[in-house]
Amino acid sequence: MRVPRHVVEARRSRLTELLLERGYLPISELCEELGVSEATARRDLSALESEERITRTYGGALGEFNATFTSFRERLRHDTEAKGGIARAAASLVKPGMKVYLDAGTTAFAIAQELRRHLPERLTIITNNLALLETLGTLPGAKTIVLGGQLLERQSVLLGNEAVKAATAQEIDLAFLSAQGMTDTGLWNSQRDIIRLQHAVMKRAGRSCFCLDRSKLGRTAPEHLGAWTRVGTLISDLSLPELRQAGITLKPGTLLPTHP
Amino acid sequence: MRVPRHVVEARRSRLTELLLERGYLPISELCEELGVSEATARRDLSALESEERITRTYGGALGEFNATFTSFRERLRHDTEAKGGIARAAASLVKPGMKVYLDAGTTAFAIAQELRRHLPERLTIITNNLALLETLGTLPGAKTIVLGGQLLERQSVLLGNEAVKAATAQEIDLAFLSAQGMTDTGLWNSQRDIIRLQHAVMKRAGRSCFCLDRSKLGRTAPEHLGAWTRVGTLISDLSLPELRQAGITLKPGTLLPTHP
DNA sequence: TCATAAATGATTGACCTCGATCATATCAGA
DNA sequence: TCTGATATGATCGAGGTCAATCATTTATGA
Repeated sequence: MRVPRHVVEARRSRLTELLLERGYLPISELCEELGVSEATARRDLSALESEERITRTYGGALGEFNATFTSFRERLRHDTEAKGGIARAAASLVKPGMKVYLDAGTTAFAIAQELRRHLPERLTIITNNLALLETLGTLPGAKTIVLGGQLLERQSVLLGNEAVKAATAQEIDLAFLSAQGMTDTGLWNSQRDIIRLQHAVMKRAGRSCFCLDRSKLGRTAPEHLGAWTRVGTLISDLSLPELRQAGITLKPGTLLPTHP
Repeated sequence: MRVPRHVVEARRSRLTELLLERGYLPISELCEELGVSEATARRDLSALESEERITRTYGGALGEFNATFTSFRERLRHDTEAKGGIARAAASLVKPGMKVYLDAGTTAFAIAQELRRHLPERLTIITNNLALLETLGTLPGAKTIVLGGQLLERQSVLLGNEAVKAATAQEIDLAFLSAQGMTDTGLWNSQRDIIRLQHAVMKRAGRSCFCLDRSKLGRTAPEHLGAWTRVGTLISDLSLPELRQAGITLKPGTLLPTHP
């Protein structure tokens, strides 16, 4: 029996809401909850999946409450080799008792995962990156401080005046920062608010490590983050000759190569 | 071929890590990733499930990346009737353009879900409750501000000096607060840090609404939150006579009954 | 009003998942 | 060293899931 269009839409919204609330539901429960046959439930799932509003699994479906966060995982999975090497190098700098800042971006995610594997004692982690919290929330013996701020839609980062103000009140031993591009004139990032926060963090940090893989070489972005003189340490899978070829000359000891 | 115990343990840790990273994995990918047969993968899954470290689904498994957050959903699902009524009453107070504070607790979660359904324009939502972000992050046209602070293990709340300081810098029209218990002497909550933050919020808020369902009546908690004179509005499924019977007398207009 | 398009539920067959069972290999403890 | 316990992979049957198809009903729009 055909049913009006708006009813279909309403049921599908309800389905996504349900999945958003419950995380995962098997087909059988979906049918019961929506009061439709299995066939219709499947049809709804296909439709919503093709709109990328949910994720189907064999036997059920997942809500994209991940949508905010999994995009991260997705991106992370792309160039894991480089990111992993950078993360291992970064983690090797972290010593017991340190206060470490992790900023936005997938590299920070990789570093957090690496720290989860080899966790120094009495660590304090400061971040504005919500995607890390799932990873960091369960670290035993570590303290996690989140800088406040405004939640960016579609991102999982907190930014704005609140974040900058909160950052200036922190003590940081070691800051891991990232950028969207690097050229001979320095580093580039996409948003002014991100850069403002990064500047505030750099001012408070004993050591600022920028983590950029080779895909960033030669690229620019709308906003200039700073000249190379402001970079204390660069962690990258690039070599000094490669950097020099791009017109980038670093002070000796600035480049930290990635770990295997 | 039998394999040493520590190898089994290592593989199972890796499995939980994988699920934590990827959210969901079907059996087939797990086998490939771990290099074991389907049978062994299933055995690992059963073992991990009985330890409650993962959630199995038909055809795969979910990491407890929910662990931090789903416990919320779990708790929320318990007394939804009362919570839903409270949430609807609370949401009815929210008008376009308001700055609304939501604090920790499952009631705030219910309110956020209600706001998602009926979203006033140009809303600003201020919270220290991370469990809400999945819900609030995708609200179109709303602005979400997160108070910074220290991440509480096993909780999804930010607390501490940072949070209090951030709260005193906010303007709030309407604050929805909760408590663990209510008696004739006032409201009670579990932790001093939570209460400190609530006091800071109440000081900045034009109107403070406490949301407590009937299960809280007569219960106390380690810390005293405040006397009834500090309560601007009480949203509850309790009636005035029921409250009076427990020795609680409210100024007229203080009690807002739940909505059906 | 009528014809068309669309939504639904039932059915079917192919494929998949799951747990149980069994033989085998190897770890762990006596 | 020897023996029992245990991890593993293969196999199998029961039952579940899925997409496709079909008949039926009803919204939609001309």
